[in-house]
Amino acid sequence: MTAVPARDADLTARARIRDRAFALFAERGIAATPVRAIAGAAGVSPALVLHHFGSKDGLVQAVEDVLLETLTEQFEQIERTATPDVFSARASETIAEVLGSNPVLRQYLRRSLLEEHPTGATLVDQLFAWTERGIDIMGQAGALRAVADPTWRPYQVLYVVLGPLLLETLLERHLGTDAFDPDVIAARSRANHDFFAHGLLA
Amino acid sequence: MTAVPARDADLTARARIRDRAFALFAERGIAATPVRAIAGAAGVSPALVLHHFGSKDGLVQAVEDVLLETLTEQFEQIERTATPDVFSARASETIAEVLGSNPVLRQYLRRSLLEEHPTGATLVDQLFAWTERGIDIMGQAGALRAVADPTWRPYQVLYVVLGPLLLETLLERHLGTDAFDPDVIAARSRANHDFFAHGLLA
DNA sequence: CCTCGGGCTGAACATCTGTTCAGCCCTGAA
DNA sequence: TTCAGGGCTGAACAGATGTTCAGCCCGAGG
Repeated sequence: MTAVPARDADLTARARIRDRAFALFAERGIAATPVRAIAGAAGVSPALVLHHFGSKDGLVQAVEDVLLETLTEQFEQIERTATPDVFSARASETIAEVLGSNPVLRQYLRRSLLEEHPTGATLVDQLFAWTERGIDIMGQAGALRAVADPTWRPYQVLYVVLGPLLLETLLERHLGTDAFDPDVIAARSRANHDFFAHGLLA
Repeated sequence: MTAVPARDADLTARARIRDRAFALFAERGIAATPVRAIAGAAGVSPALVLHHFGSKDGLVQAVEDVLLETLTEQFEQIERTATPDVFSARASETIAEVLGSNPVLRQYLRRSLLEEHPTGATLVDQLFAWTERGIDIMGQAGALRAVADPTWRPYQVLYVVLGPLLLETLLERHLGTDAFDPDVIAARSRANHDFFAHGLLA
C-alpha cells in the first residue's frame, strides 16, 4: 500500500485507482468520497472503477485487504526477529517508523479504528492481540511488575501507544510541529518508557 | 442534552428534532443521517427541520452547542468544588458517571474527537486543558513525581482516560460486558490508579 | 368578528450518487 | 487476415439528498 505512489504512470490503472481511493478515503472518509472523485484523481472514467472492482464496496474491500496485509506483515516480522529483551523497543521503533513516514496511513487507520466497519474491528483486535502477546513475552522475561488485576494492562499500553495516532490533530495543534517527526517520536518514546517504568505519581 | 428523552410529547418539536438528531448523528454519523430520517424520528416533516434550524449545518451547530455547554458545565463544577487531594478521584468519578450513563453521548463524542470538524477540535482542546489544569493542581499539592520532560504528562493521562471511550467497541468485544458498567468502571479506575502510581515495569 | 404570525406541511426542484450498458480501441492468438 | 477478449469510455438512469416555496391550521391580539 503506497500512500503516495512515486510515479503513477508505472502503475496499472487498477492499482492507481486503489491507491488514489486509499488516499481519498483517508482524507475525506469513505462515504464522503464519490466514485467520480476517485476516477478523476486516477485519470480514469468512473465506469472503469466499477469495471475493475464491481462496486464501490468492492473497491473499499480491495483497499482494506492491502492495508491489512501490509500491517500484518510488519508485525509478524517483529515477532519473528525480536528477542524478549528488545521486544518493547523494537516494536515501538517499528510502529513509529511505519506510522511516522506515512500520514495518509495514519489518517486511514484513525478512521478505521473508530468506525464500526468490520475491518476496523479486525484491525483493533489484531493490534490488541499483538499488544497482549508483547506483554506476555515481557512478562515471561520477568520484566513486568506484578499487579492485582492484570486484565487492564494490555489496554493501558494500547491506549498510550495508540493515543498519539487517534488524537494526532490535538498533538499537532498544541506542539506546533509534526507529531510524528522523528525527534518528537524519540522524545515521546522516552517519556512513555519513563511512564511505563515508574508511573506519574510521587 | 438528553440522549434519550423520557417523554417526547413533553418537548417542543424544535427540541425533539434536536434530540433525535443528536441520537442519529451519534449512531450513524452526521453525513450519513439524512434530514428526512431526523424528521421521521421526530414525527415531523423534513421541511420543519429546515424551518427551525435554517439548514442541516444549522442543526448540527445547535446540537453541538448544547453538547459543549453541558460538558463545560460538568467540568467547571468539578473545578469549583473539588479540593486538590480529591481532585483526581472526583474528576474520574464524574467522567465515569457522565459517560457511563449515556451511551449515545459516548458515541457522539467518539465521532467528534476524531472528525476534523471544528467543534471536535474545540472539545479535545477543552479536555486537554482540563487535564493540564488537573495535573497542575496535583503538582502544586506535591502529588506528582518529577520527570525529565513534563510535556507528555497530560497527553499520557488523557490517552489512558479517553482510551476506553475511543476504543469502546474493542472493550465490549473482549470483556463481553458493558464497558461502562459501574463495576467495570470501578475495576478500571483501580487499575489506572495503580498504573499512574507505579507504572507497569518491574 | 377579523387578521396577523408562527408552527407546520406536501410537493416540487436541482444536484449528486452508485450503477448500467452499448460499444469503442487495441493486442494477441488462430 | 480474422476475430475474440479485455481495458476503457460516454451517456444515461434511478434513487437519494438538501433545500425552497406556496400555503395550510390555529391561537393571540385588535
